[in-house]
Amino acid sequence: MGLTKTANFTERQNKLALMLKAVAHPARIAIIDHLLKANECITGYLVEVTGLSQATTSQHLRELKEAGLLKGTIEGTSMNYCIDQVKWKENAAILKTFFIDVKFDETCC
Amino acid sequence: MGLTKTANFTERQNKLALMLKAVAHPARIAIIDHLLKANECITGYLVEVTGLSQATTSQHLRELKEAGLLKGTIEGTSMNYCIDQVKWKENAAILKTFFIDVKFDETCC
DNA sequence: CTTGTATAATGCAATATTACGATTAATAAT
DNA sequence: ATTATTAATCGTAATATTGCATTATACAAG
Repeated sequence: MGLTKTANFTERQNKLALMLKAVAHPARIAIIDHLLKANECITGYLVEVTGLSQATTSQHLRELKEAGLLKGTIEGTSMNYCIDQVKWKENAAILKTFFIDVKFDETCC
Repeated sequence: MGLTKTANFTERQNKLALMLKAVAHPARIAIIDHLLKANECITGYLVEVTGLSQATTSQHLRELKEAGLLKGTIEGTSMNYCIDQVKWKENAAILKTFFIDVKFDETCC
């Protein structure tokens, strides 16, 4: 099997899971960390940041882009990546509701 | 080869990735959603919440517990789960720094 | 035209994840 | 004692992920 039963869950739950999954890898967090500091960066330098091969780094970038977290624009012969600020803020708002704006009014087990 | 190179990354990056990975599944989000509403819940009912088998649900609960997100206490013949409020708030603080307290001072690509 | 650089695409091997049925272990009820 | 209930674990199968080598493509610069 190994096949997540998305039909059992709400669209919100499935989408949130996909977004979190895209972030949930140390190499991809390292890429995001760097882009948050540097604002933008080309693939070649991000290969150095991850310490992984060009091919592997490229795949991580693709995953982040597919999840809508990054944008990339062609710059001469290079690809220039940066955070997609609009989508980032949308995701931040969702995470804020889910994770931070929680008040526990009872103690428990 | 299917083996994440944790040595390439900081402890913070690795830990954050592990925590996010634990949350990044719709069944586990559904479990957390329910526990945030209901405060506490036994395994049997969480099986209904996920719509998955008892065995699969039990594994998801174990993963959340190992990641420190849930606590479980034996209650008669049942297992009573709830959010680990202390760890939850720690994680929320980390996520707040990473995701929400970000200000983009420049536009980009 | 050739060489070097950057990215993309494909294929492979190792490992991880998802899910289930069957089993086990422990307690509760008859 | 036996049976039912509850939850965890084991074994298995299907699928996904991670990472690299290799190849392909495009565009500089020399």
